[in-house]
Amino acid sequence: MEQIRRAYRRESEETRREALISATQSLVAEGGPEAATVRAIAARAGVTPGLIRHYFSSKDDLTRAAYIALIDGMTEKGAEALREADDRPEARLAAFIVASLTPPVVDISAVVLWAGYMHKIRADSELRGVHQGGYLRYRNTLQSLIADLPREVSAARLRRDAIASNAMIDGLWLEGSILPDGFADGEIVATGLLAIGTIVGCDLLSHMKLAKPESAAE
Amino acid sequence: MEQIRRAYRRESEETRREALISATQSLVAEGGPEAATVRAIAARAGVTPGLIRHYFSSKDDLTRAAYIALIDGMTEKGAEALREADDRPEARLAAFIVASLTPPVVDISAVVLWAGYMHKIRADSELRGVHQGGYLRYRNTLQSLIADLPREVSAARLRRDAIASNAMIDGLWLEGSILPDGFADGEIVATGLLAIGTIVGCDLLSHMKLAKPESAAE
DNA sequence: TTCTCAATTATACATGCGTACAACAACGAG
DNA sequence: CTCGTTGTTGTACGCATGTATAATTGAGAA
Repeated sequence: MEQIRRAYRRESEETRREALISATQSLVAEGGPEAATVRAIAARAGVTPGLIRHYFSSKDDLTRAAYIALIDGMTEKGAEALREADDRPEARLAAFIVASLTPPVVDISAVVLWAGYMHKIRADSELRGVHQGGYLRYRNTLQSLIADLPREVSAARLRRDAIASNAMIDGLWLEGSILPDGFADGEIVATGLLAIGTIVGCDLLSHMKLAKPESAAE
Repeated sequence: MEQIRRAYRRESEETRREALISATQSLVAEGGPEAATVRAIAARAGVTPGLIRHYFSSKDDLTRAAYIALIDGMTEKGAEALREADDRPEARLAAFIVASLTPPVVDISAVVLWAGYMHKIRADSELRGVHQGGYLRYRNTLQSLIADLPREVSAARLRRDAIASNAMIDGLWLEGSILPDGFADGEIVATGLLAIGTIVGCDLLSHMKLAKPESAAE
């Protein structure tokens, strides 16, 4: 009997690493950390299990890369929204909040993926650093957006407002993702804009632009 | 060679179930879901692995029981604080918030434990029901506390304030637990009281009582 | 075309997992 | 004191996991 080997193509290191990281993330998002086995990851990435160890020194190494990619992606989402926003301070803050409180950020898979790495943040000091860096970067962006608002406040008040606004976004992100049926359309976004607006003393709701222009085409 | 069996004591069903659930929770809290194997759980509970299947039909059954116990415990913490609080509305709301934003609720192990069950909430409809029930119970408590405040607002505003306050507590719970070194002592609690106070239009900070009377003895 | 090298596959291995079940012994009933 | 119930132990089984490594083969270099 003939031993036939499966055909394959050689790909660049970048392509393969991205495919493996993406496969890991989607598996964790769908079935939790235990679903992301080397065999399942390889199958989803379209390669055989052995290849993982050619690009990552261990499964743990791949896991770490996948977490770093997740944090980078989440950070990027808000920055993207800011680039497209106009230059009125209220509108910029509102756009940032809207981007953080609508899909694909608000999504049960995103929360499951994020939660799946939770215990590794505690055990692995490098991942803890990545988490902390991502959190502080996000909060600092938020703080500078708040600082640009037309009002005069102390540094302590500014810090407090940024922490509170960040917490409000995180909490609404969780609840809106995990319990999507519990809220009316747009209720999460509206609640976030209203609450953060109250905290920082500005009307953000009227500065809200529709997040997805293409949704008007329905 | 003699085959010696390890000595043991017979215990009540309740004792054993509680021990196994508690062992499961602490293992998940420390090392994530993958650390909670039947062998590890049995060892921590002081029994042999076989006994698990005598009290739970499967490991999944035990996992489910552990999650339900977690949700019940978290719900209970706030109710306990309310029983000890005095009867001024602002003080009651403040006490509830303080209890939710101080240890042992704010704790990295609690977050890791909670996050460890995240993906099961999605896959298991019974657990989803438990989660939803726990969340709504908590938010309704919060809403009735807010409703008792000396102010007149619409039902829609009341609901919105409750959702926002809940999100604020959740977000601060996460951040204070995961990044304890990032905040000064009491900063999380003070931020929560101040922000929720602003949202509902009351001064909660001045109604705050020290959470732990025994901490004054240091 | 032929050669060369490393990207990729395929196979094997030790370990740990959840489960099943028969044997044992603690302890209350009589 | 003896017996019977059943809580508890110990062992075994099949399977999946992460890892190691030899064998192949795609694709650019000469």
